[in-house]
Amino acid sequence: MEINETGKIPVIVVCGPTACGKTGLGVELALELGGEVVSADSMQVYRRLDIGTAKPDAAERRGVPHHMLDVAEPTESYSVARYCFEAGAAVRDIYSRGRLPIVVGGTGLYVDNLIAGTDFSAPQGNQELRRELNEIALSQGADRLHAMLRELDADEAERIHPNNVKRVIRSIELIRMTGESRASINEKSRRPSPYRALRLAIGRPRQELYARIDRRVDIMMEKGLEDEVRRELLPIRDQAPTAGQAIGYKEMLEYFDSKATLAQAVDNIKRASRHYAKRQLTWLRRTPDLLWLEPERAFEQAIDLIKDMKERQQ
RNA sequence: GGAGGAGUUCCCGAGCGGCCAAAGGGGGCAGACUGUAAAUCUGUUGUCACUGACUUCGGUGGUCCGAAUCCACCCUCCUCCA
Repeated sequence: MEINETGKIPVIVVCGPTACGKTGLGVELALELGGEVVSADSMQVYRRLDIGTAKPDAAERRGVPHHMLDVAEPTESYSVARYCFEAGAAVRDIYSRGRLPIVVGGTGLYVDNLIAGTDFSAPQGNQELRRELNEIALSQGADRLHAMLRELDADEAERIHPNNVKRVIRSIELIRMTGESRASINEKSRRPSPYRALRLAIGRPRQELYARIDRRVDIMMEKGLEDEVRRELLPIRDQAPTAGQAIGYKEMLEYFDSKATLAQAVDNIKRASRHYAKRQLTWLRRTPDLLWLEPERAFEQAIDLIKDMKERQQ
């Protein structure tokens, strides 16, 4: 795709809830348009966690280069900030080689901030402070912690429910590190987007989606999820802050801890995946300029929309 | 056959004369979301003409001003004794 007069990098985004068929569509589009896939998945970044994250294997990738898979060890704690930095570089690299970047993934937070070009250069939070604040929440209660946030930034406190300890902590952290209000931090992180994105999503009836989720979890078990978790996650579980909370992995750990039978663990994975899909849909519903595709004709519709976009631009 | 125990709203489960459309949890549905996001959190969940009315706590009948709660009989399930 050619450089356009706006100077923005064209990007195709394929999103949608888990198990809706994003991966397949992304690869097909890449093959058709000379593109490369940039994954936008907060768990597929981890090496060796393949089955449970439904990471596309070589056969599924069909020779299309994939970026942002296997870029972190399961023991690392990944973040939106790091994702935007690395994925942004990947997108620019793909574009500079004359190919089309196709962002494919279900982590709405990652996709949105990548596309928006959010600047995450403000200082990071530190683990020490985080622990400290957590301790306060534990010993003195969530309300006490929330009151601390209110003293620092009343507007921000208004936005976050007192029970949402994780987000209260992050906010306090950020405000303390920068000495600024949250609103001002957010304002500064906003930049004009370097991308011109066409955002596509695959829509499916809820029942159908849930059935696909169930089937996919069964397939994961057949592929050896139990073994993968035992081998890759069990030995490092205490040092895997983010990877350990992935669906499929935390439920299997309960099974290894004898807190659930294998059958219960599988059911729990299915249920957690349904909940996740629901949250993804909530997220997508409020996304502006999102174009929903019908699953049976997704490829054709996508190609038409991309053609339109090119024409409109000329 | 005898002696106990239990049947509650989609599920589990509390309630044991009025404050009960009925705690709590799960599930469902809806929502929030810029540095852990596959995370975290919130709301809602009998029906309707919805600040009120109506139907509901295995079934039927009864006691009472008033019953998911008490009584009788019946049905189903569980445990123990035969």
